Amino acid sequence: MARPLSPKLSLDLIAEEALALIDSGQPFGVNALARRLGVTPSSLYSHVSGRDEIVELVRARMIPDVGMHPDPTLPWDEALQATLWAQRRMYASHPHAILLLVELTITSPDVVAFYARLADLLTDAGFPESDVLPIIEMLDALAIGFGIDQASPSAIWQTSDTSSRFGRLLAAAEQGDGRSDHAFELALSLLIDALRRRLEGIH
Amino acid sequence: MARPLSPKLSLDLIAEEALALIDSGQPFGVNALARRLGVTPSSLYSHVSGRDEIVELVRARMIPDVGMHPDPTLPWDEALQATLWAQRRMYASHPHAILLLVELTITSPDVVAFYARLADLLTDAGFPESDVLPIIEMLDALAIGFGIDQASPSAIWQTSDTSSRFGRLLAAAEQGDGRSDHAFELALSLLIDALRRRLEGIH
DNA sequence: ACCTGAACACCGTTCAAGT
DNA sequence: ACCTGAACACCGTTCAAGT
Repeated sequence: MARPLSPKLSLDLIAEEALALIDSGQPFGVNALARRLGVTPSSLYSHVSGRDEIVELVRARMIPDVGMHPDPTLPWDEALQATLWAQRRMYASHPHAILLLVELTITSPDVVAFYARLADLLTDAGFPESDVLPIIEMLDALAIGFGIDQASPSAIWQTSDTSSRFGRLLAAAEQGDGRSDHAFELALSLLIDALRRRLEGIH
Repeated sequence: MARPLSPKLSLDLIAEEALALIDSGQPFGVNALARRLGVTPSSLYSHVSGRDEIVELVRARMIPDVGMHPDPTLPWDEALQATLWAQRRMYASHPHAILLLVELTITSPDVVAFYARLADLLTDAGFPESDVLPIIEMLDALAIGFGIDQASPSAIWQTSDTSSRFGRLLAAAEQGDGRSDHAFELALSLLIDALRRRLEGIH
């Protein structure tokens, strides 16, 4: 029972099951993945160079979700807003993926293509070349920061202190997705507003 | 040679050496830390409940750095800017710490106190109560996002494509700290500007 | 080409034993 | 109270062997 007549594994299968494992909330690992695939851990190394490549496969599989790519027919600010919300929905669907993705350099062409479209959007909107990359990095930082916020245990801050202003704020605050969504909405409207003003200042 | 006359370990020593290990760039772990301390891994469990508590000790040790706490004598926008830059400098000094910190709930009273001061700053500035926590979360997301940006390998995006606009932007971009600092500066000025405008709109 | 099974050098944690 | 050393159930990866 060494080599089967038809392969038991494929890159697609590996990526799919890896994402399923991640979404299940159990810790991601080569061994756990192999177990799910009904295969020995070492079998995976016939298809993949190791753990990192599996994570890259997962990243590539997450991106093509609906609505990620900016719509070029929309005004830049609306297109930007829609894209960032789509990105947020993506991270929301796979909250446990983000910490895995964040420590690897992005190599998937699909993902690079996404950022390239974002760059085109900003350039076409009229932002100077020197602004484009910093803005993208800023948006990326925000998306990652909020993505992690969503992945974190529901309470970021844990305190029994209800006497201070902050303690009372925490006690009165929304919990879970609502809290995080609210903050994201505020951040997005503030930033796009600021970008709009910056663009007006230029022209 | 079981129990020594004077203890070989202490919480302070553990935290100090843990941070040193993290800053060295080597992967953080209980075993590696014990090796550095000249001690058996199991010895650590006489002082600490496990890996997570060690990470919390590190967090508490990182915060009291100079300039972190907002200065109440300054105008709110200047105090906010100074605090966020201080926070950024902190993450810059310990780039490898952030991914460890990010997955644990904050329990250290010192750290909670820092966020409490931030809440006071915003309330005193005149922001409505319902704004304060979302704004703090937004700032936190930004700090974390940029912190991770700094911890990442110098190139976030890796592409050989120099024909597209994005490819050329990447090729022409600053490298390393300068790139990240530039984006952070832009983000901060945009956000504080937007906050200032929001405050004016309220009063 | 593709899988298995044994092996390797690691993890984090527990626990009896020693002083 | 505080450390050691052995043990446990895990990691990710390599490699010879099998078809």
